[in-house]
Amino acid sequence: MTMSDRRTQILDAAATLISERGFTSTSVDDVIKGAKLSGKSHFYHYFKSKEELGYEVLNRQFERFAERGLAILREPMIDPLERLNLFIDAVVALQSESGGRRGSPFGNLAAELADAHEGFRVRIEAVFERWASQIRSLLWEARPQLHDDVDAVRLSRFIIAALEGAVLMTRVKRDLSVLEGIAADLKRFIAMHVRDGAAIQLHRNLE
Amino acid sequence: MTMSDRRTQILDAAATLISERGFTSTSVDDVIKGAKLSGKSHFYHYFKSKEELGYEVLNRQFERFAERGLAILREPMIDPLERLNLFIDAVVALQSESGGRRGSPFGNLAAELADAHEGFRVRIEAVFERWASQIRSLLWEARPQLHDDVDAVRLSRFIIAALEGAVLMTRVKRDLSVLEGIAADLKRFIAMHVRDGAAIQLHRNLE
DNA sequence: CGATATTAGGACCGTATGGTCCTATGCGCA
DNA sequence: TGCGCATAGGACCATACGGTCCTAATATCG
Repeated sequence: MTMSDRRTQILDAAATLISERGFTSTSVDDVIKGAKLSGKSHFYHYFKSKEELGYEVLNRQFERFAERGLAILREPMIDPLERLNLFIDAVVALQSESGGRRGSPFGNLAAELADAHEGFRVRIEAVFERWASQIRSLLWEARPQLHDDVDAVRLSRFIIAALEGAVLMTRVKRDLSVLEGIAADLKRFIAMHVRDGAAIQLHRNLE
Repeated sequence: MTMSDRRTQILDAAATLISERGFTSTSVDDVIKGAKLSGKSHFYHYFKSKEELGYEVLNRQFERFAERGLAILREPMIDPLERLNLFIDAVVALQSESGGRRGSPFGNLAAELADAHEGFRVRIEAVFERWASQIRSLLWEARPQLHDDVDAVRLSRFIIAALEGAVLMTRVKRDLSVLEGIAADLKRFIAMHVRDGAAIQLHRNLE
């Protein structure tokens, strides 16, 4: 097994544990058990500290999210606003994969560490910014279909906040339909920004 | 100093620490220092465990929120939809008191403990439910001004999710204007549910 | 006064934490 | 053959954790 295979194995185990119990409550020993390593030194052979492990897990979670979620926002053959709806569906789908239990990996870490750990805060901020910028690009692309006064920065933040809040509530209530309902409402909110006459069939789909 | 004074003192210190660093990262010794107690036994004279302390802190945070935030939803002399807007303003104001750093005490605990600690999860769920039910009552009261197809359960959840998500993002970005922008958008979303012709002056205020 | 409860303070315990160090075994590659 | 690296595994460390126990001083109140 190569160096990077082992690292991947450790990162996967850590990602699962962290998304289940949080970063603070996940011990290095837990990760070692999860990744079936022989001992502490084996772990520290691959990562110089638990903190660095956390950073890399965050990066991997974002890359996974970028591939399986954000990528939809860039599909060139689909109408931009339709893509936005598909993206929201994808967030719901990703959440339902874990039975609605595990939350957004970013929201979790954000709530846990934003105030307590500046290193994580900065990295999570960067994640949200990259996410927001993808939505802003899409809104720019959809500009002809949108009202003139649509503020892409604000709208992109609203979409992210609504989704993160929805994921949080879904975890607390252990009920995926919470997320589904909020996702549907969010689509209606976005449709509200569509210029009269544009994308009428889209609008009708949501009613 | 009476028994309950001391308890209050401890609860206040614990509330501050927990909202700053989370429950897991707040040790009993930290609370003892914060409340200027003489030692561990002094603390355990008032609370049987750290867990119980956490539960009581959560209760107090909710009561405080109920007094300073939710109470607005029940003001009898103000138009219900106006009250909803005032409530949203109040959430922004409460957040800005801590310089936008400390998040919603419920959202924090929810993200940290919902998956890991069933006792907290249930209590946080109850908090959200009480919050949602207040909004539902208000929406019921505002029924004549709203479209017939407004789903009060769904809309109340959306409002809470948007606010919780907004508070989370605000903490991560350390920028209160994030919350302000989302709050404004949320008001527009609510206004979207208002029946044509009703509450026109309200609608115009938001533009 | 004496009795009772609160306050104070420290010693202590078992367990877990992140992290270091050391030794020994395999295994591929020059 | 021998060098170097991945694997394995354990001992160990300082610190911190939640929690218990014990004793002594101080108030309160009959």
